[in-house]
Parts: sequence; C-alpha cells; structure tokens
Amino acid sequence: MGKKVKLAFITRDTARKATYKKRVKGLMKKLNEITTLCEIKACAIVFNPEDLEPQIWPSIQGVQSVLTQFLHVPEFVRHRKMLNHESYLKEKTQKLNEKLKKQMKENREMKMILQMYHYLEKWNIPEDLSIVDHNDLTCVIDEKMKEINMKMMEMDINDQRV
Amino acid sequence: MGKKVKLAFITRDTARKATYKKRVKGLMKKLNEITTLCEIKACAIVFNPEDLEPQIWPSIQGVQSVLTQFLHVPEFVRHRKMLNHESYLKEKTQKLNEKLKKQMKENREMKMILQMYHYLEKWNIPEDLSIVDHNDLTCVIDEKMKEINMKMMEMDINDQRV
DNA sequence: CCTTCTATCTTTAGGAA
DNA sequence: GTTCCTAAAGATAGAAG
Repeated sequence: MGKKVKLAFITRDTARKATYKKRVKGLMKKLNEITTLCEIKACAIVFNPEDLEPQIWPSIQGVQSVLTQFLHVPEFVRHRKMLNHESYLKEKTQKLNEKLKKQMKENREMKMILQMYHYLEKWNIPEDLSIVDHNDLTCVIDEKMKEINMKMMEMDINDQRV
Repeated sequence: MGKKVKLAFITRDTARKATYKKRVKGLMKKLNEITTLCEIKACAIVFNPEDLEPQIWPSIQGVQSVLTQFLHVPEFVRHRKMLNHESYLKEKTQKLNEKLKKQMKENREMKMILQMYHYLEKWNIPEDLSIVDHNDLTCVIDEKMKEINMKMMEMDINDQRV
C-alpha cells in the first residue's frame, strides 16, 4: 500500500471525502487532547460545502470570536445582505438550472462562503462584542446548544457503533 | 521510552510547555493539510495563558484575504451580470449545453444547500443568539461539549488512556 | 454509502547535548 | 530555553468486505 499522499487537492471525489472525514475527526481529537493536557482554550471551525453543517469545536460560543473577525471586513458586510437570503438563492438555483455555467472550483468556494454567511446570520454574530448587552437568554441558548449537541452525537454515534 | 501519556492535565511545568509547543505546531500542520487536501475553509484559535498572543490559523488576514479575493473574482462578477441580460444568456445557450453534466452536479449541490437551510430552520436558532453572557455560558457549554467529544472519542478508540 | 483492516507514514514523549 | 534524536504511539490511505 503506497500511503503517502502529495499535499495537494485530492481530485478523486471518493478519496477526498474519505480523507476529509477521517482528518476532521482526527483534528477534533487533537484539539480535545491539547486543551485537556495543557488546560487551555481553543476552538476550530471547518466549513465544507459537502457537509450540511460546519464542524465546530468545542461549541458555537467557542468559535464566535473567529466568526466575529470576518464581520470586521467591510466587504463581507456589504456582500452579506446580497447573498444570504434564501429566496435569492432559490432564484439563482432556478437560473442555474437553465443556463449558468461555472467552473467547479469557483462553485465549491461560493457554496462554502454562502454557507458561512448563512451561519453568520443564524448565529447573529455581533460586529462588536464589546457593546453587547448581556441579557438573560441563557436558558434559550442552553436549549439550542443541547439540541445541537444531540444532533452531533446522533450523527456520530450512528456511524461509530464500536 | 515509555511514551504513552494519560489524557489529563500535565502538572509538570516543563513537560506541559514542551507538549503544548509541539502539539500546537502539529495542530496547525493538520489544519493546513486538511484545507489543502480538501480545499475547504477552516480556522482555529488557541489561547494559552502562558502565551502572550493566541495562536491563530491561518492568520486572520489570511482568511480575510482569501474570502475577499473570492468575492472579487472577475468571473463571479461577470456571471452575476450575465444573469440580468437575457439576450447574452441566449447567445450562450449552445455552449452551456456542452457543460450539461457540470450543471447538473452543480444544481444538485445547490439544492443540498437549500436543504441545509431547511434543516437549520428546524433548529430555530433565535436571532439574538449572540446576546448571551459569555462568562456564564462559554465555560459551561464548552465543558459539556468537551465531555461529549471525549465520550465520542472513547467509544471510538480501542486504546484507553484513562 | 459505511466499516474494518493494516501497512505505512507522522507525531510526539522523553532524553540528551 | 532549544535543538536533535528515537522508540513508541497515533493517524490514515487504500483496499476489501
């Protein structure tokens, strides 16, 4: 078995997906280990257009700071409103159905970014965390986190079964 | 050399620092590899009280520049304009038909994104998710997430290091 | 698709200089 | 602290079921 891979985009679809799945798992494990061994804080977020949801570690709150960085870029804020509406996307999809041509790489990147925008919108990351007024939405958030946790667990436990 | 380590806080200062340094480096390398191999977006932040600055991958500037660059890709802008000029599109229909296979795949993936939106809608994440007291929630949720993560990993790994 | 196997490559703990 | 070393542990590509 020749197992060494060149550090470059894996064009074979099946191979890339398999590698992604294995490596994302490995990455999260490494994060868990380093934070435990050294008692530090860390977070990571991975967007993959072929994943229905981003892989996050350890929680949404944990990655908010990362996403907040994105919102500080003026270009993002401007394009955000333009791209993140579902109706707009549906319209685009219809037209894609008829006529649109794009190169696959460009397409992959667009979807990834749309996914990002959508999550930014859903999570409603403030543009400046310092001005956030801390109300008492703790319970609501906690419930949502539990839902998400359960979803994540379901998804992983179902295909692990050891 | 007995090299197996218990997955727990390393109390010895020198050992912990050495491990941190090595593992942070390894983590960033893994991130670089997965994003290259799969052409996805990812980022991570590691906060260590003994480090003056958090370790960030890639640089915030790096992430921003990549995404900003995409938004300004000439092809992207051109295609957007194309959508608004029917005559131009008709002119291109013949050529587009040659790319039917790509179109179908692209369309399939777009629909997947719309499905994702629907899935997110069911989560019903409140608009004001961000108005949350980080000090109260982050620790609790992160700990819960880590517990879940650890359990998931334990289930999946033959080697037990507890 | 998903799992399991395993050869092979990579990471890293602990020393040593 | 830093860098190099190396054995052991860990991650994973590819194949097979």
